[in-house]
Amino acid sequence: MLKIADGDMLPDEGIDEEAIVDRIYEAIIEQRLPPGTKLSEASLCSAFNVGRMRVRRSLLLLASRGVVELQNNRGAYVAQPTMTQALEVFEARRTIEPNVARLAARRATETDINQLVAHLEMEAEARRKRDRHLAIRLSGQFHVLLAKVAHNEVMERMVKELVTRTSLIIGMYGSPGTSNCHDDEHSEILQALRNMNSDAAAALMEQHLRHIEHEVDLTSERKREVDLVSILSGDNS
Amino acid sequence: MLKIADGDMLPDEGIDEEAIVDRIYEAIIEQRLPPGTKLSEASLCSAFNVGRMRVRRSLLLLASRGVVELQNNRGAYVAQPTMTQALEVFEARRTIEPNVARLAARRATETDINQLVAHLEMEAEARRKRDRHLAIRLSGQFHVLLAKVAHNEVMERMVKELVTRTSLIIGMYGSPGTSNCHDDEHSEILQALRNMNSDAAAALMEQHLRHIEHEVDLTSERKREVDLVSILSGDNS
DNA sequence: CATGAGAGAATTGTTAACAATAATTGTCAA
DNA sequence: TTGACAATTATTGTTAACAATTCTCTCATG
Repeated sequence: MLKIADGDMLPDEGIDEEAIVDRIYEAIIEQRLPPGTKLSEASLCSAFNVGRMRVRRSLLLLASRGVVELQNNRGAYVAQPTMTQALEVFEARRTIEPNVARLAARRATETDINQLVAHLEMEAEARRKRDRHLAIRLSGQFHVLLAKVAHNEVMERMVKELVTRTSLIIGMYGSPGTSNCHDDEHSEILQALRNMNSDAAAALMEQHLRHIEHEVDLTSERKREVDLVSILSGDNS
Repeated sequence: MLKIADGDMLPDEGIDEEAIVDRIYEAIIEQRLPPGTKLSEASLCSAFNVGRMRVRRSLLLLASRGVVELQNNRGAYVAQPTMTQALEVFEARRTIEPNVARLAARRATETDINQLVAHLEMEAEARRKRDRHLAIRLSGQFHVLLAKVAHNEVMERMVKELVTRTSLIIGMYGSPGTSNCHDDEHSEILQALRNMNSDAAAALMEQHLRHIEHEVDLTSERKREVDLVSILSGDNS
């Protein structure tokens, strides 16, 4: 239970807490850890083969980034963004990421472009293979990759946090089928980078973010009700 | 030594780590903790009357925000931003804060305006009284206050981090006399808020940030050399 | 006089035990 | 059967001791 890390089951000890944070980030982005999931210390200890201290530090870091909520004496839970928080996250993304795209367009080297092309191919591949988890994760990582190309680690960290929180928002308010991104829009942005057209890159990014935003219905909390229903109907053993 | 908290020397126990983080933030903004200062666990424990755990958690939080650097087995030091990091911080501020100002102009209520007016008066007062520490802190807090008025806690946290790191940058690369902000530019921004002129607010903020940026000389690291000299000349007991 | 080795002190990292709080189960009475 | 209450269990929060590493000071040596 609580299988966060896939693969290597063996000599995983000695893992540092940044790696733990990243693994949990990924699991959340892939929506394998839905909002509200309890992250008990014991589970995480055995999942990562580390002591309680590491787990505790990791949870604190996750909480400081709004991805996990620490409740006093009650433990850590995957955050459940409120409507207000969701609006704030989207607003922050619209503020930051268009400029990230602009800077990326100005600074992308040949190598960067190739890397982005390879990434988009992986995205397409994942979608072809119907690997939804992977597709969602790669889709989110595209945005982080852009920040990397923009050569600004400060903003890269911010984008990483915002992308992760967006996954939580989609998990709560999105309809079941929605993926994080339209892939074709990623291609368009990449095309703008190729053309070194920074204004276009920024505009396309803003448009792209608005599309993501319009796929979630923040006005109603029906998602949470649906959860209740599914629990009640699916749990009768 | 390491007098971070002023005032209340007595029953300060029970302080939670967010308060510790804020106190250190303030001390850094006021430039009472210059870049490179060692923050030993023992000092902080006695400074705040808390156990080692709290201090450790606080330092981790500060490190995750780029304000403190944790060196393995060697302890925590107030961060010394490199030239590259400084450029990134400024770039992030130019990305985020103009839009923060724009949103603030749209959303400021009468109460908000009054609060900002009061804040500017405190700034002027501090400058009149030649209270440099207070003046610097209030000057930085103006930017955070704007984010609060914009009603976006996500961006507020980002601005807080960026303002603090800017203080470090000024401490390292600024000439001794430079304060963080020109006060009159704050007034101009406030005037734009009053007029509900969001475009003007954004433009003024961008201009303001460029001015701050131009007051530090990132091309040379002379500041660090000065530090070295002062250390060598002042330490011969 | 400078340099390096080494012992001791100080500081940080980790573990484990203990205390405090919350969740769960079981019991009893209405 | 249901609801409240008590005892047990599980989980989190805290403290203290221990281990490991780094720092500092001394002293011998080139």
